[in-house]
Amino acid sequence: MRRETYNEFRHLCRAHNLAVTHQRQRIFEAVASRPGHYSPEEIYEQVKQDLPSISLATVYKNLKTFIEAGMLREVSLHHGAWRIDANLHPHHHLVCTRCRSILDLDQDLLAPVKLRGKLPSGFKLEKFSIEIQGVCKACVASESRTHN
Amino acid sequence: MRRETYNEFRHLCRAHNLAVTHQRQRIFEAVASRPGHYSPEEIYEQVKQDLPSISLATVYKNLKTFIEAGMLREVSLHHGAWRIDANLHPHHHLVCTRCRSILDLDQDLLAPVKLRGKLPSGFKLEKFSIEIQGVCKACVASESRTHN
DNA sequence: TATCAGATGATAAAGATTATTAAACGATTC
DNA sequence: GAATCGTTTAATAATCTTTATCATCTGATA
Repeated sequence: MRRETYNEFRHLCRAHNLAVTHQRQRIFEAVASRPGHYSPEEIYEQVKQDLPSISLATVYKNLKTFIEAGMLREVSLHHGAWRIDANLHPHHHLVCTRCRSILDLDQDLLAPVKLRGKLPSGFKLEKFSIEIQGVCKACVASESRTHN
Repeated sequence: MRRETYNEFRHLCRAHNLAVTHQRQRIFEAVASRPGHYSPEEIYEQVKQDLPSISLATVYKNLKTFIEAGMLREVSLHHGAWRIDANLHPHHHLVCTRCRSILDLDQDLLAPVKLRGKLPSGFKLEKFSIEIQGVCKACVASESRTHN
């Protein structure tokens, strides 16, 4: 890990009350120092080259910890629940970032997406899918209840 | 199942060379006749009320069959692969509908989303997430190779 | 109604994620 | 630098989701 990255990591941990451990350093580095989006298994394999005794569970736990802290993010909110859509008409989805519930929303509610530049060559565009992320009514209510 | 829905279902099956079975009728009905987005488990529980001997594997298999045929869709392309995003700068994702690979794309490539109406009351908007769906270069190549 | 390809149900297997717990470690204090 | 305390880790089991296998059954067609 580069010196600056290392210090940055230490500060991030301090800011979120996380102990700075070798394992966490390597896990964070394995994700943040490379482009692309990796799975826990891939990250585990990468880190294991430096720390052969690390456990896959440690990778999972710390990825979750980092995500909670906002140091990393999930690519998509929909991992973990395969859900079926019977609505074949064009529509958008309203997704709760807390409970991950999904509501349909008519397509007309949003203006069409406009492309400003060129997509990578060779990519055959099929459609734009817009997801409206936020906190649903129920979660807003339960959170305000908790905090008062 | 309403008569028209039943006939519609038969025609859909014919069009895709699928045998019309009791199980398929009930599975399709369980998804298509209700609003909302269900998991295979939920659909299984629903269908079991009518067909107590149905197997969960049958539900899975037929949901996949229906999706392949285009009779149903997946809410999201990201189920089954938890992926980590270390890019905290605003960006979009380019997603291949075949191999499900993901590429980052700078935010500036798309004009900001414009809301035309009102969101459901109580929903606290956090952000719009745009996904650009299509076929990546590699998959375009492999498909044209297959079809020639 | 007899035939047969395809569909189903039961079950095992595989894969992904989470929970548990004793031992080890990092941070703080002295 | 050693002692202490709370957190983190590794190992493993448990859980949950999805897929594979295969013998049996059923829908479609003749």
